Amino acid sequence: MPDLRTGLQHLYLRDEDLRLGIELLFYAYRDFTAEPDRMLDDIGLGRAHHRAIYFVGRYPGINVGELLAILRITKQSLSRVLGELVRKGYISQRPGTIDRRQRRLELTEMGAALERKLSENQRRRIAAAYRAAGPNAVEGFRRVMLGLIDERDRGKVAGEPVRPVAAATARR
Amino acid sequence: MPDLRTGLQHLYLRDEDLRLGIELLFYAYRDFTAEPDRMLDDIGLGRAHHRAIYFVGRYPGINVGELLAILRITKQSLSRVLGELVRKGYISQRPGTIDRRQRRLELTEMGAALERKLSENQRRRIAAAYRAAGPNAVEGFRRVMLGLIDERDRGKVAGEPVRPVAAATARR
DNA sequence: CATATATGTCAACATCACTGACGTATCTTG
DNA sequence: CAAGATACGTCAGTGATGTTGACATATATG
Repeated sequence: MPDLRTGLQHLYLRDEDLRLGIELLFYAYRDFTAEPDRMLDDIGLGRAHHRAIYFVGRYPGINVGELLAILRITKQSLSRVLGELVRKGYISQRPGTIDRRQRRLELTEMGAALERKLSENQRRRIAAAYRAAGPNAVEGFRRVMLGLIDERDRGKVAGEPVRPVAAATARR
Repeated sequence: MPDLRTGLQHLYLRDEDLRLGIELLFYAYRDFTAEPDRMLDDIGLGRAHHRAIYFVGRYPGINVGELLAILRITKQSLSRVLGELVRKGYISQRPGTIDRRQRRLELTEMGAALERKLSENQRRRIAAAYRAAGPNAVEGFRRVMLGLIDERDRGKVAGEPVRPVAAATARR
């Protein structure tokens, strides 16, 4: 426990640390998304499409509700985005086998190609940052980032499947 | 397909690492902005206003061009946001003393209060993540995040002033 | 059968960004 | 000083992404 009396300097530095954290998140996210955004713009898509494509690629067979829970947007917003992606041939769908109300989503070949192209850019950026920072720093990065995420979603990032049942079902 | 088991596995893990990085950034940014967004919504402002208020608070006396360079949006977009903030009394402006074409921006008392309220939330989240991860992890977090940022802006985050002259002038 | 759930759709709207064109005040330089 | 560059503003139009609210349909479940 920090001694509150000790002081101003300690407190000041701490505030600086937090401010730095805020700015790191702003600048990193700004630069992390800038290049994919530009590529997407060239083919008439936006960041929202990227996110949908990414998570459909990540969880093949994911349904709309699960995707909504990840993206935290309204179904109306997602519906527009998914509709465009299906219409343009990036995403295919078929009814769930167990629950036929569900739309199970998958990337088409074209969708997978786009996903690779977009995330390759981001992977490269991350790889460069990881290499420059070293393995120790990477572990720290992970720990802090996980702590920033709402508790209920930490499992998702840490490798837990979106839908327990699907873990066994999904081809990989 | 696994010819060289070790090689493939290594490659697989590495890809996993990068994928994790992508997702950490998505989820962390999503959750980092959600609560301030809600507060802003209550007073009819949005995330863009938050960013402007934040950086005006960070660099009192900053001018429009410098703010544009940080935010990387068009002057038309920023103009709208700044105009609203000035009209609503969160930001004050006065011509630069050296170059009178410039608008030097500062937070009003009201603006500073709002800034504190919004960033307090984010500071708390960061503080919690830092505490949970430990000082070593924090250093790693910083190193990786810095590496994600475009090289030309790393200095800004690392404490370099936006405008060398202002460093001496700015109160604080 | 009744109800809940998964998803979709229509409509209206706000925010935040963009491009392009043009205007004005002020600084800088030949 | 005249001419051009710079800092900033504004008008107009557009698009992407999000929202709320209301209602529809198919399917699952008790």
